[in-house]
Amino acid sequence: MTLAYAPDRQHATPAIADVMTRLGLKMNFAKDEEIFCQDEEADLIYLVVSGAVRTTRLLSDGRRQVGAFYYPGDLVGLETGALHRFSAEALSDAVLLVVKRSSLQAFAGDGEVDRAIWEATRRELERAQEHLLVLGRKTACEKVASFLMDLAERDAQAEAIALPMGRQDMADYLGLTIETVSRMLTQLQGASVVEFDGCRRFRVKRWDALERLAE
Amino acid sequence: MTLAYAPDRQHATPAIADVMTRLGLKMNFAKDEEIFCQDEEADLIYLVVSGAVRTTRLLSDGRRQVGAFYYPGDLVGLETGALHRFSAEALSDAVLLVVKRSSLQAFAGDGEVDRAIWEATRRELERAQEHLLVLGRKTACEKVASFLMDLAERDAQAEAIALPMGRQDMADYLGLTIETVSRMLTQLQGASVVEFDGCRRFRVKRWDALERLAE
DNA sequence: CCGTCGCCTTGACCTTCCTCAAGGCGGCCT
DNA sequence: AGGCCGCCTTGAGGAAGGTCAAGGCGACGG
Repeated sequence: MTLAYAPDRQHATPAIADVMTRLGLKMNFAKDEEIFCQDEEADLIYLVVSGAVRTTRLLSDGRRQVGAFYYPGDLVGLETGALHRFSAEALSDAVLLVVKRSSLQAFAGDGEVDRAIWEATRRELERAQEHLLVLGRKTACEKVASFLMDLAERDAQAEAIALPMGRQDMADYLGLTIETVSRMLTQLQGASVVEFDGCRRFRVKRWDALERLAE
Repeated sequence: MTLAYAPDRQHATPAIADVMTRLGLKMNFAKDEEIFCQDEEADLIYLVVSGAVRTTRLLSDGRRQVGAFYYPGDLVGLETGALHRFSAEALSDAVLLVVKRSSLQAFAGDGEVDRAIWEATRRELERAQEHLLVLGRKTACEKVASFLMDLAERDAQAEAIALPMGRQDMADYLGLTIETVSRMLTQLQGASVVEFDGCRRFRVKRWDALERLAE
């Protein structure tokens, strides 16, 4: 997977990527391995190099909310004050660069690093707010459609788009059950809006229809 | 209403409040008057002096999501890059102090103002993430209970707590309908968890039960 | 003091989504 | 290659919450 710079996304700016490459410790995580934990002290920042990451939050009875998914080039671990409010786990085997916040602070004089972190946090907030609208006011079908749209826009020119997460992760991201997600995917396929090739890979057949369904 | 400083809330730090008082323009808004608009350029920051504010986002067919409520001492207008992603309206007649972002930037050398804005944005993110969990994974009853809890914690020592918003605003904040909100309030009252004195004022009767219901 | 208007509550019914259960499909290991 | 296991899909039935409709209550103005 390439690490192309897409300024309108969560991507770290080159400044951060550069500093993290120099200062960062490269770490490997296995599928479903925990990267950091809810209520743990939050003094590390992570840059996804390969693989993908999800952040999750648990209710006492086991209900789970996925906060976001992160892909190569994304910064993880910003979503926080002193303590992490979410856990983070690897969606698949993943490589991350890890840096202490304080090390990055040492570059504070270099305003560019500061500004880059600020920008990333701001985008994180915007993403969360978009997510609020989806969770609060969209139907199951619209939720799934807008999820597929987001993924498809992420690499728009790609022929086939990979789903790096399983149905349970999608469901917990969208506030649905896996059965409902599955049914909606079947429905979207039946309407020839998307086409699946196996359960982890799809193509958008009718972009306009998908856009309309996503509201 | 007082403007007491509560550091664990959205409150502007004294530094910001001070600067805004010196530089800010005092503006009055009538109930339901628009403060800023979705997709409008976002170059102003607002400090609530009195009254209350809601931020909202509309879907094309009129469905509405309320992003957050803001009270005296809160900063509004941070939730954004170049353009506002939410509109903001006065919940009731309100007084706000308004400052240009660029004017605040002029105080950037004064790191304290910077840091205060950063802190406020960080808290805004945390609040949005808490909201995600509520919208995605809680039942109607839990949503309403946690909403009342939040309000009650905001002025914990108060005998009776005022609801500054109507049922429609609560519903659009929680991803419910007004009817469901109303039924859940009736239910919580029936269980002697809270007690309403009119529809805009309540007291918590059994704090532990409320906490448990809010999950 | 009475009437009107807006907001809130309540009830009956219906839709959407969840729950529970069974079966299919594909990947992986032996 | 065969079998096992995890994940996904599909179906039937049920529950939570939405919709539609009627009525109550309080604020405000005449």
